[in-house]
Amino acid sequence: MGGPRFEPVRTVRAYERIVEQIEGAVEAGSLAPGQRLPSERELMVQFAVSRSTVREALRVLQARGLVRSRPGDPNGAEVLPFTPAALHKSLTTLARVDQLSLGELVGFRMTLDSAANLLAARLRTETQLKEMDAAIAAMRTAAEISYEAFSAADVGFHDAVARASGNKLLQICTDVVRSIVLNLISEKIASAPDRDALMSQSIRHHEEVLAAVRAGDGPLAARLSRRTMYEYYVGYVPAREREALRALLD
Amino acid sequence: MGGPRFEPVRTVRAYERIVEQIEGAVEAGSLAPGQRLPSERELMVQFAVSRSTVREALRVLQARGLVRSRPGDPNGAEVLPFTPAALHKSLTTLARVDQLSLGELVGFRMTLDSAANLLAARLRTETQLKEMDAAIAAMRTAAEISYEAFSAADVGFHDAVARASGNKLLQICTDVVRSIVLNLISEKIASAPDRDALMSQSIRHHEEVLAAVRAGDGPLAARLSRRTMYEYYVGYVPAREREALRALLD
DNA sequence: ATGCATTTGTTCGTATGTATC
DNA sequence: AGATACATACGAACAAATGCA
Repeated sequence: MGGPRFEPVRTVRAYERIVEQIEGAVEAGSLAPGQRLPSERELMVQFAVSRSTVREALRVLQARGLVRSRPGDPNGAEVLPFTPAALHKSLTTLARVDQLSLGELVGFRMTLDSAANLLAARLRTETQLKEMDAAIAAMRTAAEISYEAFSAADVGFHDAVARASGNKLLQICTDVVRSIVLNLISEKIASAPDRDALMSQSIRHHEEVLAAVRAGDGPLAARLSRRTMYEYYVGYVPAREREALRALLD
Repeated sequence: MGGPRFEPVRTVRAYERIVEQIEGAVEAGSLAPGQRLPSERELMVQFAVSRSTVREALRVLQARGLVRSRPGDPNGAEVLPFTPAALHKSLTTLARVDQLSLGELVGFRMTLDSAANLLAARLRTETQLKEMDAAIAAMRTAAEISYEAFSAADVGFHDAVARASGNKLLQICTDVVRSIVLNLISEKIASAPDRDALMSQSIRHHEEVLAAVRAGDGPLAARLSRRTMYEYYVGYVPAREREALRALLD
C-alpha cells in the first residue's frame, strides 16, 4: 500500500524552458542589465535546440521587456534594465479588453495618489520638497503656454510626490495608471471650454496639497489630493459612476 | 521651403505587425474569447509570411495571455477570456528584478485593501454582506484545521470585499498583489510559534471590519482594515520599513 | 474503440539585409 | 571599403498530439 505518489505531467514546450532559464538568470542577477546574451546560433548550441525554438523564446522574453535584439548586432540580444513597460502593456490591454470604465480608473488613481501623499508627508526630504515647489512653478508657467505643457508639468508634480513616498511599487503603478487615464481623456480635456479655469483651479489645489505635505500632515494631504483629482476629472465621468468617486472623498 | 514633413522610420518586424492586427481584433471585440484563430498554415497565407513568423507572433500573443494554442488542435489557437495572468507575471518579475521589499508590498496591499473597504461600506448589497459573513465563518472553522485552510478562507473574505467595491481594477490588483505577498512569506507565517494566536486575533479584527462595512462607515472600515493587515504582517517586516507602514495607519 | 487526416511542435537549410570592425 | 557576424525571414520536412468519422 502507499506506492509512490505520481504527479500529473504537462508537456512543457522547449521554448518555454529556455525562457525559464534565461528569466531565472536575470531575476537571480547573474545576468545583469546591459549584458549581452550569446548569439542565436550560440544559444541553439547551448540549449541543444533549433534556431526557430531559440527565436520563439527570445520573442517571449522580448514581449516581457527583459531583452532586446537588433539585426546585425554582433553582440547578440541585450539584457534590458527593468522598465514597467510590460506592466503598462498588460494594464492597458486589461483596460481595453475588460472594458474598464473611466470611473474605475480615476477611482484607482485617486487611491494610489492619496497613499503617495500620505507617505510623502511623513517621509519627504527637503530636497524633495524643493522638487515639488519647482513642479508647481512649472505648472504655472506651462498653463500660459498650452494644455499639453501644463499636463506634462502636472505629471512632474505627481511623480515627485510618488518618489517621495519611498514606495517604488506605488511610484510605478501611479505612473502606469496615470498614463492610461490621460490617454483616455487628454483630448477631451484639451478641448474643454473651461480649460483655463480648470488649470488655474488645479494649480491652487496642488498648492494646498503641497502645503499639507510640507506641514507633515499626511491625512490632510491625502484628502486634499483625492479632492483635487476628483474636481479635475469628475466632469468627464458618467453620472452613475460619480457616487463611487465621492465615496473616496470622505 | 516648407517641403513635406518626414518622420523617422523604424523597421517594424513582420511578426510585430501580425501581433498588432490580432491584438486589435481582440480589443475591438471582433475576435471574442472562445473563438478560434485560423490555423498557422491559414494564417501564413492570410498574412503572406512564413510559418516561423506566424509562430513568433503567436508566441508573443500567448505570452500576453490573449491566446492559447495546443499541438494537434485542428481548430487553431483559442482566444482566451482575459485573465490578469499577464499582469500577475509582470508584477512578479517586477517584484523580483526590482527588488521590491516586503514593506513596500504590504504597504501597497494596505492601500488597496483599505480603498476596497471604503467603497464596499458604501456600495455593498445584502447578498455581498452575506458572502462576507460566510467568509468569516469559513475562517473560523478553517483555523481549527490548518494555516493553509485559514489563509485560503482569509483570501475569500478580502475577495468578497473587493468584489463589493464595484471596482474591477481594484479587485484584480488586490488579488495579484496579495498572491505575491503570500508567496513571499506564507511559509514564515505557517511556521510562526504564535500562529494560533495570530489567526484568532485576525478573525476578531476581520469581524470588526465587517461590522463597519455593514454599518456603512467607510472611513472606519478602511482604517480598521489597514490596522488588521498591519498587525498581521508587521512582525515579518524589517524594522526600518515599519515607519512607512505606521504612516498608513493614521 | 480505431484509424485517419490535420495541426502544432520542432528541426534543418538557405537567402537576405544590416550593424560593427 | 570590405569582411565578418548577426538577426530576419523563408520553405520543406518529420514527429507528436488532437479531433472526428
